[in-house]
Amino acid sequence: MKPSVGIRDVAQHAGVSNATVSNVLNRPDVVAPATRQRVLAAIAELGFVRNESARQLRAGRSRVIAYVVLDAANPFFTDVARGVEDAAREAGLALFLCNSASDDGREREYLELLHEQRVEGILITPVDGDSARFTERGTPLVLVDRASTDGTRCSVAVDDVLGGELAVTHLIEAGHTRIAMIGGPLSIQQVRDRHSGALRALANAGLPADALTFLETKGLQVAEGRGAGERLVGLPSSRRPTAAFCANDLLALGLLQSMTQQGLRVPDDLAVVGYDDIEFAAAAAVPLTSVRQPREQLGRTAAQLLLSENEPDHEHRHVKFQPELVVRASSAVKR
Amino acid sequence: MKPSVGIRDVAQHAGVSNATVSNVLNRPDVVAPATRQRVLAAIAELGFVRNESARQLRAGRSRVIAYVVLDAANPFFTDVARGVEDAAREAGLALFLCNSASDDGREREYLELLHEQRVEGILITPVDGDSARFTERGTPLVLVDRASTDGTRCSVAVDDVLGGELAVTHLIEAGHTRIAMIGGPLSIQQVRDRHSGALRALANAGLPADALTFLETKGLQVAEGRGAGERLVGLPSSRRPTAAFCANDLLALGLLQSMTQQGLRVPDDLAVVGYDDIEFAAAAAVPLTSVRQPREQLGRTAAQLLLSENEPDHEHRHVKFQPELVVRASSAVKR
DNA sequence: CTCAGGCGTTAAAACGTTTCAACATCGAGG
DNA sequence: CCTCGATGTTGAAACGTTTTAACGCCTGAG
Repeated sequence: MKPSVGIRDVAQHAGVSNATVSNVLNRPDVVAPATRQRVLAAIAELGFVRNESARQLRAGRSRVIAYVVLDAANPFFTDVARGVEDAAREAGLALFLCNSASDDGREREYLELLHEQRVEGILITPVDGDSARFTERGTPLVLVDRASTDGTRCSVAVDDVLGGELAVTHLIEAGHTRIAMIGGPLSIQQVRDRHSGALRALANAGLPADALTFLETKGLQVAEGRGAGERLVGLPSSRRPTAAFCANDLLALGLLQSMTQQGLRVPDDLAVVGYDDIEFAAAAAVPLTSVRQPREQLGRTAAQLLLSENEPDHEHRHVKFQPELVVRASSAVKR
Repeated sequence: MKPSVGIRDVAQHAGVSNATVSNVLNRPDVVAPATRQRVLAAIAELGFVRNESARQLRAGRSRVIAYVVLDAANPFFTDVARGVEDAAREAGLALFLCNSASDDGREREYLELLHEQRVEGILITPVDGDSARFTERGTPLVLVDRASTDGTRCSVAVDDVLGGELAVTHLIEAGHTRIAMIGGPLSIQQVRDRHSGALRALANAGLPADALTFLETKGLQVAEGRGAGERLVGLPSSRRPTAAFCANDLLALGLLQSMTQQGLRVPDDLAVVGYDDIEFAAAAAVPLTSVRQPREQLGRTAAQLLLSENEPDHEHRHVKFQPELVVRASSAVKR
């Protein structure tokens, strides 16, 4: 490891003061072209790399925002992240992605670290609904895909209750009267909201609440969907639902696999509706009906809100988008 | 924004020196229990958050490694990242994910920033084959999914030439003699290697090199696969390939969609083989034959190599894994 | 010839930690 | 009673930047 060449070494090597080197780095226009060249040459020659810690310590600014996602392997979040990144780089900021993997502890650790790093701002899709745990620590923080209950911070969300309602109303209209909802854990706000929406759909249609069987899963990954599929098929056929609403597309894809594997047909034996409308939903074995969310826009808006946090007259806003049902083969009407 | 409470404020509030506060933070065992409690109380009361910049500046250590991925939306890379993160947290380090999105400029910016941040180490799947551009800058760096040509750094890779060979040999054995390879841009090393492998397979089988039609794409996303599908179908049927080997699964899924949409059947009208064997490959409209890579292990190994970089007697290693063909319906033998 | 003002450069003071040698305090062993 | 070691605590010096006010120099106007 090199003996760490600093700004003073560069200065000495170029025969100027360290302040001049700093100026070359930060306000190149203020220093005379000849001097600038000399300094740049010295920088190149010594292989100087500016120490961001020192810079940040003195300047007080960081050039980074972070997005803590619930599951980096879920394309939904990477799409949101794309929106975030686009907005961030327009503002000259870099984006660091952190994966909480739906784990409480990891989330806490990342938040702690990010606060300590004094990043310019934090975006987070929290594991837990209880957003009160993010005590104010001086770093702007915006909730993504989750409405802030109290008014203490900005949030960007999609109406998940409506989304659940759209999905289940669609299934009811297709003639289903025994419907499963698959998702979990219930500690995740989105799952609860989509469930509420499903119940509301039943109520609207005058169906009893027990027309909906809730199958709770431990997570929202494909494997959990497969597991749920087995549980579903294990039910006595008199009680077995004829349609399933999954809390996200990963579950739905897993469910689909499980059905095929057990020799059942979708949508004939079981209609399936997913949530998020990730790109892979349309490419699935049976193209998946799904509830689409404005993913990139969600991220972009969240980032913009975050960036507006340190405007003098900022007041917290809560943006809520509308979801949209995309009907495909997996829920085609029986005939 | 708070007037930024520092370690000295805490010290004063607890009636101790700042050195003691620092000790409470870093070596809690060395300070008397009573004092420790008092300091912790002060920390809680004032809402003190340690300034990582200052800490890092003084201590010289960071607690973070970063992984610069080629495409965060590609499940292959998030799976690799999972392996990386597992290994990193075992070593007490956090992982920041950066997305170069196959863009030269972004990649350079992130690398620059990470060097300046003095992260503990950098993992990268580079956009460009020419790894010489990563001039040594004092931060350990290992290449992921890309062999290092010179011996100047560690790398972890999978034998892409072999992978291409496996895929195309499989197609040849299934009776295909006009095969397309879809992928690009050719600036990406993996694409070139998989192509070489494909050519080798032809040679092994005694087929002429023009049995392989190379369709270059601008990227490796699903949309590019759809585009390639249209180009493929646009070919005069006498020359149209009966099988396609895609440089990754995203392309293959796009191709699949495009075929269905144009009323062609897979594998009857076109057999398809993908690469990576991402989770969605098995759930596709036609379950996808694919070349599987040890994704998590790739990441885990890369992280371990990175961590070993600052051992005194470190010498650079190049680990190469073997890919494996997974046959599914998309390439079923014609009968 | 003098002087105001612009321009380029600089010395020195922060920024908030960690670390190290030195310093009290105290109980035990001689 | 003195010494010694152990135990806790502390003052002050880094770490490598950015920033500010001041400085010297030069030019052109008076």
